[in-house]
Amino acid sequence: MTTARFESIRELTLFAEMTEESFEALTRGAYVQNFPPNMVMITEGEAADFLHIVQSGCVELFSTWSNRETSMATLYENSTFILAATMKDRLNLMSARTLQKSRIIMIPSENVRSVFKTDPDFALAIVDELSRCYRATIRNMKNLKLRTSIERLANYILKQHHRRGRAMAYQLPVEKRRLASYLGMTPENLSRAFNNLKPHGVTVEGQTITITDMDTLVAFAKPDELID
Amino acid sequence: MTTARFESIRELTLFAEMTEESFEALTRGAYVQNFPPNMVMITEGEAADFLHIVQSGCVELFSTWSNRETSMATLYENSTFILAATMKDRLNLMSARTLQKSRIIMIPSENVRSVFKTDPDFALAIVDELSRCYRATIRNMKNLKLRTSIERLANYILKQHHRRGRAMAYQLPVEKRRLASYLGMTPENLSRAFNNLKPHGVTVEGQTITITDMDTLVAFAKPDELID
DNA sequence: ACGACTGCTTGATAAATGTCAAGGCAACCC
DNA sequence: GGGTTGCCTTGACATTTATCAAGCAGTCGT
Repeated sequence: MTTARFESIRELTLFAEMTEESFEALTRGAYVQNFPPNMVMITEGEAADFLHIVQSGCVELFSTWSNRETSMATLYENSTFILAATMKDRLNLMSARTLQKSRIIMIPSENVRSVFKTDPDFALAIVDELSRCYRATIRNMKNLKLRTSIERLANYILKQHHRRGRAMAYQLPVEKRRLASYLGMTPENLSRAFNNLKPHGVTVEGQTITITDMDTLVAFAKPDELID
Repeated sequence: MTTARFESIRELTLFAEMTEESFEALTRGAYVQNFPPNMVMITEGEAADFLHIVQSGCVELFSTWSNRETSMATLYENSTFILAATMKDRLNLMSARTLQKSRIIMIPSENVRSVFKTDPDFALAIVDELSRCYRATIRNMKNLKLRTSIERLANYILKQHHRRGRAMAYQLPVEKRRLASYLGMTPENLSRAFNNLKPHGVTVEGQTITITDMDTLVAFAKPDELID
């Protein structure tokens, strides 16, 4: 008997290869929860009791220190989060809030750890996911340390362009102030950065980004497969 | 028959729990290599053919882009590196160079991946190490995005203080220019940051850091268990 | 429709950080 | 010893980024 509620995640790479038995053990005690927009689901410093998976909607990971806040990542459907803290049974280093109405699957961390020990295919999938997230963070860090804010924005625009099937015009997926925070700058600075990119082949109107001169933009952004 | 050359790493948490059989399979084809100081062992973009372990000495991970370079981490004995790229069989995202004469153990990535599948205890240890490194990088990123350069320096000084058994005076473990790069600033800026910290309870002379007023320093640095 | 609100933009200004050039100091080498 | 080298520091200055304040435009709710 399969828990139908979780069928939607069964085909994620994280769960695809595991046995039916393992999958059932994993989802025992798991549940699905609907959150309204702008709801803080996880606060940094709390124990990581559940592995979270975004089934639908959109989640932002962020961190705070001394009255400052920064956006660490934005997650869309089928993303997992809190995996490292779950595996090590440690405190969450980041908080999480919904950006839209979202449906989240929560799997008890205890289950993840115990199935990890018994199902080698699942273990492999976990390591894969963990490595992927780790490497993404390293890339992010290189981006931050090696580039100016305008260069980061230029490369962000290029990356989104690729994610949208190379569309020359598209909508920003997040509010500009969150994008600013993600890119490590203030909203004011992001506004000016967009202006600075005009001569490099980008125009903005509201949420719409239009790449007017791809060659110029690429020449300026210098995208790199080891960062982007 | 145990390969005596690798006995020194046998007790690392990464290998401590695995069976003798697994350990032998792992170290088959592995080797130890001595490097002189300032030797680039790994260049970003290359395939990750070996998991590396620092047996003695000191290694810096760094990255470059567009004629800029930044220090990502400094590793001392018993540290592993290139684990994520090893597990996923991907390209290295960072380069590595020795800072001192160093002895490095290199284990074929293929071995790591195959033993991972057969030895659950080793698998657990790998995930542990991976999570640890991942979380360290998240902390690093929070440090960079949430703090000014002077705050980062202040917290660095506190962290080193703890690592040295709470000594009120100690030697910096790396050259200042590398520290500057690690902290995300220029050497000139680091010099000024040290001067700025004087009224906050820190004096510097050459490589020697002295904490003259711990309370003031802590009040300024505001160390945080979710970052430091 | 109206006002209140929110998010974005702009300008003026300040603060943080980087760049360039020069000099100091210690280690090292002939 | 004297020169050379490498690293650090300092000062003057430029650039980048943040802050503060104001205003604008779209959205929402009544």
